[in-house]
Amino acid sequence: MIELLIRKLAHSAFLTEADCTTLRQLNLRTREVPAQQDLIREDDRPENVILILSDFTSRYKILDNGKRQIMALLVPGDFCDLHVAILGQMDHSIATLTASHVAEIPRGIIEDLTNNYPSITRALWWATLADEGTLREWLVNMGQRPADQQMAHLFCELHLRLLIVGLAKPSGCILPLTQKDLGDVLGLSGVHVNRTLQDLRSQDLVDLRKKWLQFPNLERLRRFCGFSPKYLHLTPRVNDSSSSSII
Amino acid sequence: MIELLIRKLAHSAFLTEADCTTLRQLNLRTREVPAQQDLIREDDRPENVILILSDFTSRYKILDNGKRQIMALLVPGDFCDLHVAILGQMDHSIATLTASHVAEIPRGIIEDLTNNYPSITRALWWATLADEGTLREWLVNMGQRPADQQMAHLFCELHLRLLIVGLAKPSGCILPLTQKDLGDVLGLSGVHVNRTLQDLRSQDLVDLRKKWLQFPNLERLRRFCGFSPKYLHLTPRVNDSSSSSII
DNA sequence: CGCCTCTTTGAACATGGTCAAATAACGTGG
DNA sequence: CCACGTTATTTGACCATGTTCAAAGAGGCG
Repeated sequence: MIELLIRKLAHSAFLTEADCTTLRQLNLRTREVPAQQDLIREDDRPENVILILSDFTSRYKILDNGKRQIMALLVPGDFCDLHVAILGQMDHSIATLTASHVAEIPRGIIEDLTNNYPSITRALWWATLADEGTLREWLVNMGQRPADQQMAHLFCELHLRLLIVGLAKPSGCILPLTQKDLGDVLGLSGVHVNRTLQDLRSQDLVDLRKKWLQFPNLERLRRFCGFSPKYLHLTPRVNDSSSSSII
Repeated sequence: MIELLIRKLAHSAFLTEADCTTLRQLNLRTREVPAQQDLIREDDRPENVILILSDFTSRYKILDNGKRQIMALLVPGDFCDLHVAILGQMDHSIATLTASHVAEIPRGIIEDLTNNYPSITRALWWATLADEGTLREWLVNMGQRPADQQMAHLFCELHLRLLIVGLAKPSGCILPLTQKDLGDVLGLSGVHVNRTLQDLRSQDLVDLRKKWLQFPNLERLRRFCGFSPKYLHLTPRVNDSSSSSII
């Protein structure tokens, strides 16, 4: 299942064929984690690097007043904590939203990669810098877009990120979040998420049912929310008919 | 004025005495930039790395609807675009808010540093990862805190960041932003910023006048907004009586 | 002084939040 | 397959926070 990671890093424009082979030779210990379980807690100094293999995981913080803000959604192919070693300790927690499969990569392996494979190293840094770009876009989203566009924008982003790793169809993708979770992503109440979803459906922009997001007209949806994927810094791959055209 | 940068990187816990000497030997070309001027534009592929030496600079995006979101405030000692080389091109713009002094560091010098000075390299990566932590905290701030606490939290952060580089007093700091700018940082309208400031003043928490932020009672302000500086990842320096105690 | 920008104020409005209850969907054990 | 408890979704009514628009006042700077 390292293929997920390879598919993602392929979009960094740094990965060579040899790198792919190197990565395929890693043998990963996979484990399944139940829903709502912390993978990493604030103040931890994680020994291993965690790679998400299935389902969705969230970076979050909980405030004194009990409110939770989700600061990132991690999808398959994403790392939890690639570079915490430099920072020392986590300033937030990471938890599964649904039951998930993850791989634990000993930090030594990452260090070996970064010591001996410069292009893999650059690809890994690309991944964290692209995460930072995503974070900035989320801030724009929360600060300046009304709830319906904000939500549509999030959907467009997730759809594309899943498409990259081969986990979405052009017409839709999975979305295994409750409406409350979505609210904590968007900074909206659960109730308002519900109403906004109905609103989007009535405009025939998205249809979310049974954890499946369906886009009747992706182009219209993207125009509606002003989605432009530049901030994800994806380099279209050659030989990839499925996703390159849609970026 | 490289001292600013050194003071900041000293908090990364990576910088050695020798590193400081190395950095002091760089000779920087300084230039003054007028207010409201773009230093870097979206889609640029900057040749030089820009280091802020005075005043405040902003990362921002402007949406189709004309709204501007400021995604980061850069204070003296901060870099604009340290690692864009990996991403290829900018996904946002950077502009001065007031007239500022900046240094342009040729990318070659940075590459030389990262090739030959591992601890400086780690310190530079620490700086970008800490920026990412700040961005996450801003998201929490916008998503979950009411306007007054949100604004107070921003002030606490700026105060501490300026303290680190020796540009703030324990009781206050400069804040060279208009209320409209502040609104674009916080995702609030200029009018509401005005009212929130009055509210904070009436609670004797902060007093902003003539671009100077005064904190009658810093401890109370921090409690009010739940400020905890962990996300800035500052390692208290030894021999630094001015700021270490206040972190 | 005069111009320009920034701040301040008021009033009407819009968006989204809260609370509470009803309904629907889901998962488990029998 | 059904019955049950649990969790998630949906609805309504009311409330709070923040926005918009317009205009007046203050401050800065030539």
